[in-house]
Amino acid sequence: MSVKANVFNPVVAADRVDYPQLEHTIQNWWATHNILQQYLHRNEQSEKRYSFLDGPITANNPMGVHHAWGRTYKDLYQRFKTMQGYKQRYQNGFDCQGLWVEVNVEQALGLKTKRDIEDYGIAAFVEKCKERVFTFAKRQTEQSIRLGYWMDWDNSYYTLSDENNYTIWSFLKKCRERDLLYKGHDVMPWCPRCATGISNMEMEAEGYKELTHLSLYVRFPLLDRPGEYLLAWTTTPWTLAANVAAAVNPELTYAKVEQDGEYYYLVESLLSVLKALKGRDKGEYKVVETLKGSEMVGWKYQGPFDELPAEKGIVHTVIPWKEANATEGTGIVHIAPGCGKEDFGLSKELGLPAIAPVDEFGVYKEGFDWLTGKQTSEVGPLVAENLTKKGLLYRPQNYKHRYPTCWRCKTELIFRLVDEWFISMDTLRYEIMDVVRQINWIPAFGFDREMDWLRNMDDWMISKKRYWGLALPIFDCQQCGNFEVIGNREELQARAVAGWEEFDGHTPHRPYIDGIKIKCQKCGNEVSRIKDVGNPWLDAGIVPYSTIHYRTDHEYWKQWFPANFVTESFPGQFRNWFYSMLVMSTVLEKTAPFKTLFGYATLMSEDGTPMHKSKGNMIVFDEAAERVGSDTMRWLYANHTPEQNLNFPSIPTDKDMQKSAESGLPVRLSEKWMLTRRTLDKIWNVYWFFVTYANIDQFDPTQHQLPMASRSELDHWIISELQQTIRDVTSGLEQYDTTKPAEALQSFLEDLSNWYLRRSRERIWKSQLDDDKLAAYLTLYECLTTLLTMLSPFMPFLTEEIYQNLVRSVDQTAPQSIHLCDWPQVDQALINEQLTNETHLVMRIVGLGRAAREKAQIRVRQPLNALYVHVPTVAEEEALQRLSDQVLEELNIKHLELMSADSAMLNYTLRPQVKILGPKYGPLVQKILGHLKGLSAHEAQEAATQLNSTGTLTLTIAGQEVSLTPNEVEVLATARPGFVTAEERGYIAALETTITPLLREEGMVRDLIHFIQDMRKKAGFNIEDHIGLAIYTDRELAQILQPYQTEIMSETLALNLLLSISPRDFPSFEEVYREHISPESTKKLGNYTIDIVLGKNVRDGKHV
RNA sequence: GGGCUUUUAGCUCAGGUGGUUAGAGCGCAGUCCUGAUAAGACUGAGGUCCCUGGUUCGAGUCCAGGAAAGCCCA
Repeated sequence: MSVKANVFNPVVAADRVDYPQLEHTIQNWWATHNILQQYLHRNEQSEKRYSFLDGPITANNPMGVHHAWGRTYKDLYQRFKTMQGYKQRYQNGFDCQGLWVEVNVEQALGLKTKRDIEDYGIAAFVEKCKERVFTFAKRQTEQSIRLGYWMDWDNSYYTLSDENNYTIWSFLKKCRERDLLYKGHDVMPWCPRCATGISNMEMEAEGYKELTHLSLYVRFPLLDRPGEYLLAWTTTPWTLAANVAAAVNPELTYAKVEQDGEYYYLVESLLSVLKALKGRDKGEYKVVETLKGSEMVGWKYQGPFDELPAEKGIVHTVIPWKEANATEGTGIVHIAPGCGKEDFGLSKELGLPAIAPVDEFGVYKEGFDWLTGKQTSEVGPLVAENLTKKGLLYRPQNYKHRYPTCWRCKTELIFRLVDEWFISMDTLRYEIMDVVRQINWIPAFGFDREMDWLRNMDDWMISKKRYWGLALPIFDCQQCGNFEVIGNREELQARAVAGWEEFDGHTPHRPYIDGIKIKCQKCGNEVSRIKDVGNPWLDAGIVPYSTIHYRTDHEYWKQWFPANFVTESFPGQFRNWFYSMLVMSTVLEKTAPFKTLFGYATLMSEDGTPMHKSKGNMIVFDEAAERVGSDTMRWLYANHTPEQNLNFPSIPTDKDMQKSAESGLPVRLSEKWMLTRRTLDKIWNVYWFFVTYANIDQFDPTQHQLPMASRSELDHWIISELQQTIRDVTSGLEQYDTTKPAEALQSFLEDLSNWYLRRSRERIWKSQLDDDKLAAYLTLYECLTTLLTMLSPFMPFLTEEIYQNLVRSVDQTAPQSIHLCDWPQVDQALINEQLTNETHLVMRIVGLGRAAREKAQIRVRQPLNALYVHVPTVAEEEALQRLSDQVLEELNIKHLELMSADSAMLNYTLRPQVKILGPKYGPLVQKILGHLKGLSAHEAQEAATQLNSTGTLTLTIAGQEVSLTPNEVEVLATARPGFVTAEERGYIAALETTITPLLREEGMVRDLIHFIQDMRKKAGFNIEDHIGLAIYTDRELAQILQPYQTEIMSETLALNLLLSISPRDFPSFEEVYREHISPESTKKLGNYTIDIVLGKNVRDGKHV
């Protein structure tokens, strides 16, 4: 045999593939060949545009595996659209500004308070924030590239950019013009550590914690009723110093209760609290009177801290409040308008004074005597002590409840009266709702969630009393109360009367912008910018405008706006990114900023619990990529139902990695990962198979062509399946679904490897490269390469690796990378549904045949004479006859016989078609069903025969004559007992189980061949190696084997065969491997004893 | 308290417009096949489709009420 170069590079077996390693190799190859740049520009001249808008990733930490989930979708759809020829922008975004960055920088610098920051210097601090953002943007870019995420990385947008900030300015100016912007006094959730308000949007679920606080039952002495008290309850003792009123529900019934000679008022339905609180110091109680809450309204009482200067002149009254409930506490609610949201609302309604007791750090201000200078968080017990001294404490009680904490630093929030800036939602919310209706929400319930949020959204607080963020362009005149909004840099310059020189040359950030003063248009006073920075969701919300030059190149903007597609994890984003984009786009253009929104759920750890850095179950992206591989991870994501949480399987441990390094084998993955990895392995196996045999045959796909007409039915079938797969994958992806396409691809792969390849083995195994073998190679090649093309957006690395070997190595005119290929087009003409059905019929009958063999306990290697088959329709009989070869080969049976309708092997039963009978007979249908069910086996057989022969079955049901047609009642064949059969809904396979001596011999020969094949492998021969073979046995078996010598030799690639009954006969080859088979060994050949010897064959003095 | 989601096999999940034998994968048990070997095929066991009522000839599917879990908001 002459030694020719291989057509393809030889391929290692699937279990030797180190995917992460392979991914690195591909990555480098892409880099050296500039593939990404070619990809980004390949559709530059295209008329078709696809506008993807990336939700900016917070550039504050390295990426986790949860980011990889979203980025897989982002990459996949953009790749899909690229292959379809759409021009795109491929712009990635980084979210840069905001408190989260500040918090991390503070930690890094060891700063604890805002005062520390100011001492450190705002300019230096802001610089550090910028540095941090750029550091992590770089890191995240590297990580994304490792995922195979292809973006125009040099063109990423940063929300800290001047353009982004100034576009927000123009938005705010428009808000001002529409009178949507106002300075509000409101009670806000407030973080005393960060010294800033927390907007509603930021009160994340994670922010709520199960906490235990000291709650107090306090008695308020009634002024005109000596010895009588209101019994009020609070979970925030620190707010008692700001009490101005007590609220009762006017609708509810309250009770006056006598206890230890004193009288308490509380809601009747909560008298149980007295019982629960009855301790050593409290006696029995009894109700002396009941009254409506409304009757108590207007009563005056002595406040708990009337001695404090801040409380001076406050008249404490009982007020009505419908929301006062009787589910916990006492039904009497302590009201401190400076410390609670509802309280503040009531105070506005009823004209009550509001006392704001604490400063921005949660420390009591002047006027609170001994409390002044103390933290709200530390005063609980002190207040209790003080009240006890004054005789006002009824009882303390520890109370567990969900309490909000700061979403960044976890400090418990307080509620505090502040000045902040708001965008009014009064009318805007309805405009936004109209915009929401224009959007395609996937999943559909996203629409409901967004609408719900919009209905309930309070005015949007956009200011933050911090340092690193958008400089709100609001100039609030302290003299006349007028405020103005500056819409851009030029306007600022024009209006500036001071500070421009210091600012010029800097980005629009603090502190340089703080020095600018403008002249108030109303009163001429010099006005400074408010010190606040903007809510960071403004930064992200503007990107549908700022990233495509809304202000500077309106034509360009129009070409790319609105985005076709955005996607993010939806928990949270309905009130964050989605919301802020909707608000801003509604104000700016009254239109939707994107057409389709695709949301996915949350990534959890393997056991379904949330991943947290602190819990130690967080999986960093890089480790997952290096241990299981990016392609595998991506395939996991693509297969998962997006609206459901994804439990990310645990990755191999350090120990696993070490073991793998020691053994030199790829690391073993867990069961759960293997579920995903198996698909990649299977692709590899098919690839391996093709390359191995194509090399043996020197098959070069570019050198051959064969029209479909000259190919086999099997070829037609798999090509038809391929076309259907293209159709299904394409339409699935077009609807932003990855799961159905992934399933379709997988199922095609199953068909290809489990049936097509299996059935084609014989064709490829033949020695000569005839048309049939060519057809098999060409068909397999076409299927494999098309499958790879479709898989390339899912698993960009693996598909590239295979493409390079399979396509590029033989065709230098093909696109340089699989990612520069076109998306495959469906060829309708090649779809043959009939063939699909027929092939499935063959598979089904083969399955039944195997089942029958199993029942008979006859393994497939033992040939049998006949299989009797029954199928329900004539068309299927015809098809089966045509395709019988496939069935017989698979089952190792010599003849296939169809069982006719009157076969002695068959029985019949009736199967009513309810879907047809129901509409026709209505209520009678249940009676007909009952009747048919009630028939005995014999009666059923009779009825079936009648229906078969006459075409109708006439019954009398409830005195009514009913004629049923074969359409309405299907006659189903079943197997008669006594044959070895398997059946399934009218399909029956029966086995002739007689094993003649000849069949037994044939079975033994097949066993023998199988043993020799096994030995070849053990001896280390290559698939195409020829061997020498010697068999030593007794006379009887030798005689049996005699006629099969040629078959044995050709099946085992033996160049010669020594069949001998004498161990003294020596073979002409050099012995390599030997096995002894006897009734005692694990391998058995009947009762015979046999020695098999394999050797390297020597001919003409050289090894062949 | 309100909104959204989920509840189907041991586990993870499929089950257009209602149709009488509810599926898949994994796991389990057993068998087969194999030069794809961490693969593949077959068979089997395993279900009160969360509960209750209703609509209907017929409900896993539609309606109402309820329960549990998750998320969001008060």
